[in-house]
Amino acid sequence: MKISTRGRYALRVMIDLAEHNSGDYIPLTDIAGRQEISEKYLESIVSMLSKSGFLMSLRGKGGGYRLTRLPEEYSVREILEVTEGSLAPIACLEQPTNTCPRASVCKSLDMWQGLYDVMRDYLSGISIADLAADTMEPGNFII
Amino acid sequence: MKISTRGRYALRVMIDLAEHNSGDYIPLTDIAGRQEISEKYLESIVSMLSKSGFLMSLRGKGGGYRLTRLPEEYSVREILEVTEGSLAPIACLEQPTNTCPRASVCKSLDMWQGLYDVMRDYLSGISIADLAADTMEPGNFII
DNA sequence: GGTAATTCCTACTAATCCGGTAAGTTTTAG
DNA sequence: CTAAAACTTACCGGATTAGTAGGAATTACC
Repeated sequence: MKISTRGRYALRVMIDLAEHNSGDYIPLTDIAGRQEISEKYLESIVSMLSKSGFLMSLRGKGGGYRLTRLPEEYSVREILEVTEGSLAPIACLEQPTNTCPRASVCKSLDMWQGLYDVMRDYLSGISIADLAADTMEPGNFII
Repeated sequence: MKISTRGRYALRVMIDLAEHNSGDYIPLTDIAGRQEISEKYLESIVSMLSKSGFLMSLRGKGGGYRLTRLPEEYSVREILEVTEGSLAPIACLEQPTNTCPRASVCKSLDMWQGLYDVMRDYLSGISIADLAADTMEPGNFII
């Protein structure tokens, strides 16, 4: 029940790009250097963000990545959903992909749905701009 | 970011024992049969619950397992914490076990702490008795 | 005291995912 | 033409998951 490095690094990339949101393309070398993360590994993560339309990329010299929206228009939830896959705590909630044969007799399903809702509501309410601002106290985000 | 079968099966065992809470010891064969889960695999899960003091066990003929408290006195949170390990979404929150060197500069730490709090609060408010009752609608649990 | 039922303990295994690394191809600016 | 950058594919060691297998210890009952 842990968020992996993929999701955490993706947030760091998005925060980094929000802090260097000049309109220029930022090469991955710069991001990897600042964040002290392997550039090669970041490639695969940034690729997901790019394919999902969260980033624009430009190849070749002078190329790199930049945000496609304003930092306040990205929720933490959507970044994590793209990199981690669904945030559903159990696969049964990922309909219609997974249909559990026990669903009709399962006594825990509603509890899991409630947990899922609570998590998504919380993460939907926080933006990349909020994280980049870094003026937060614990609990500030609770809606 | 998924709850594994360990945690889910543990809840089913606890619900099953709550529904057969006569004071007798219930053999694992009965539970495994009703729940249609491999008895051998359940052994390792029930062992955790027993070692944590959530269940009493009796070996030998006529033996089995039974609850040590009333069903309403077990929160879903504590059952999951014992079987899944900490529910913290990132290891950095498991202090003092893990101390991240980036903690002082991390822009996401407070956000993760907030997610952790939201999850724990929600799961603390639901008991095994609630699950066994099974009279719930989605959202009933939200505190 | 023997037997059957039961928990308890240790070891093994196949499959999957995580966190990368390596090597090369394609595109672009200057 | 060259250098810098994104993109693509393949590989790999370690950890975890979801079990299986086999046996040892304990207890009730006849």
